[in-house]
Amino acid sequence: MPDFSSKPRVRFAPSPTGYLHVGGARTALFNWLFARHTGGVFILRIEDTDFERSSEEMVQGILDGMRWIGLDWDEGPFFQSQRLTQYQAAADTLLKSGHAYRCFCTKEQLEEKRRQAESSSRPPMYDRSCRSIDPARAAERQQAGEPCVIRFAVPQGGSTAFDDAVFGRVEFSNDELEDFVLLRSGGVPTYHLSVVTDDLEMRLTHIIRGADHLSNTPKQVLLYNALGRPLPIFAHVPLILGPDKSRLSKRHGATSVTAYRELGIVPEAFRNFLALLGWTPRGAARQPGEPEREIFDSQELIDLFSLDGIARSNAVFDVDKLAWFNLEWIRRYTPEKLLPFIQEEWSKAGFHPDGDMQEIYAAIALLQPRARNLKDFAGAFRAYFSDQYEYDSAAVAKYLKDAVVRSLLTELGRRYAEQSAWSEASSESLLRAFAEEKGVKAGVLINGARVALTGQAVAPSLFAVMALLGRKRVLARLSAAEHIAAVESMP
RNA sequence: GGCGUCAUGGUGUAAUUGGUUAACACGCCGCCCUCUCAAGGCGGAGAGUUCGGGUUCGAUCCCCGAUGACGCUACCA
Repeated sequence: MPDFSSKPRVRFAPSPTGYLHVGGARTALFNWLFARHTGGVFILRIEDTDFERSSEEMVQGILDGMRWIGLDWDEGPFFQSQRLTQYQAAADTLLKSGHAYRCFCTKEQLEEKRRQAESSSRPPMYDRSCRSIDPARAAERQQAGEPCVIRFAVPQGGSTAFDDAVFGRVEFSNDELEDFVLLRSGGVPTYHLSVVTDDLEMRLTHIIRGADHLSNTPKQVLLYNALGRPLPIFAHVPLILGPDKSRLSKRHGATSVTAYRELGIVPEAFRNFLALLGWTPRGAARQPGEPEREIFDSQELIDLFSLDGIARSNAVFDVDKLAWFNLEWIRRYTPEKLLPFIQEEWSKAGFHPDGDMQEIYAAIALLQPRARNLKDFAGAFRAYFSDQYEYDSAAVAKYLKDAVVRSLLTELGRRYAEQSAWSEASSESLLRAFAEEKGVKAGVLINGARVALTGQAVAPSLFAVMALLGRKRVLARLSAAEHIAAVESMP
């Protein structure tokens, strides 16, 4: 056992071969929640030993993604590419202790061996031929410049087991494990070597990572044993799947967290959704029929998080549920907190509001309860922030098709102009009286006015909208009402 | 192919860990509210817990087998 008298230490160790994807974001989140819950340390480590596929741009993308969902780290980021000598040293001690050996087989030879093994329906494992080379002789060959890799000498027979905090006891027969490569011929470590050396050196107490590593863990356990070091606690988190239950990938659409940011999702919603994917708060005993709580802010998640609430089966990423979390969170934000996100959408859409801050906040507050997505503010909600808006053709077709209604609206505008009072109540009573006078249903004028004022068939209560827009705008937009169909029909 | 893991409505999860009409949320449908649409309220459809055996008075829960999905099986991580 590692030294548990000190604080728990966990890490997120992405490899910068792509953007931060939702699966990675969730393991990062779980590690972070665990660290914050236990008062431990959250370390960020970049596993960039695959030089061909790693890039600085991806590193930045990952950091941005983490910041977006509100994850901060206490140590790092450390880069494995800058720690090569440590891994070489580790390989060296393994070599010296007889737990590893030099292998001179070329890639071509290995491929050939694999081919032969497969054709004779033997498992395609390395045949360990270099294991029998005398170590002194092998060292001489390497000295002489012959390229070689360092392989781990997996014990023959027996089995390797560990206790996973999520999956329970997991046991693998050693004969299933091949003598895996620790150090490549270029002196660059392989995943197993670098993770174990780093996890050891960074004094990690818990390894919380994707379940895709479950089958790799025995190899790492073997390394801990060979190094004579205690095992950390492993906790493997089930994977996130696409709607067709295959592993989430590009063809399922958005898979990086930045993609969801661009889709108009608010970070709290994404974090909340992710946290509940494969994890449920424990201990909160619920009576049958009693609703389950699902909306949690960051602090609540931290308070509730524990490893034993993690599920064992893979979860499907449900975009509809995410959309629901999004609308729930958008209405929970204060207008002040929401504004920067909205501004981001506005600038992406090249839209410029023309009201002052006071008016903008008032409009946001009015619109929040009906927003499902940040994009709404730069789309359907434009009329609340500027005179630069368009009429939705379906809305016009539905409520302003009748020229009589359109001219009535313009006439209504004149009535409003004659009236000095300007409030929700007075606007409503004037409209209703006007409708009665003209012998039309108030609803017809209300619906028509809504389209004239907002361009949309869907909006908050009409009179609240009027109060928000202000007398001047309402009069202008109503007076333009009689021309709307003409405007609409223009190309 | 070998090895491993998992399996509750369409989706995410519950079920005091062998005893409930199998619960909640999202989604879907209907009604109410109403100036529209959301939200909200009310109600509904949807699983008998992958299948087959066993243990037991009794299995979602324990055991065995099958199936399926996923993962690992690289000088990727």
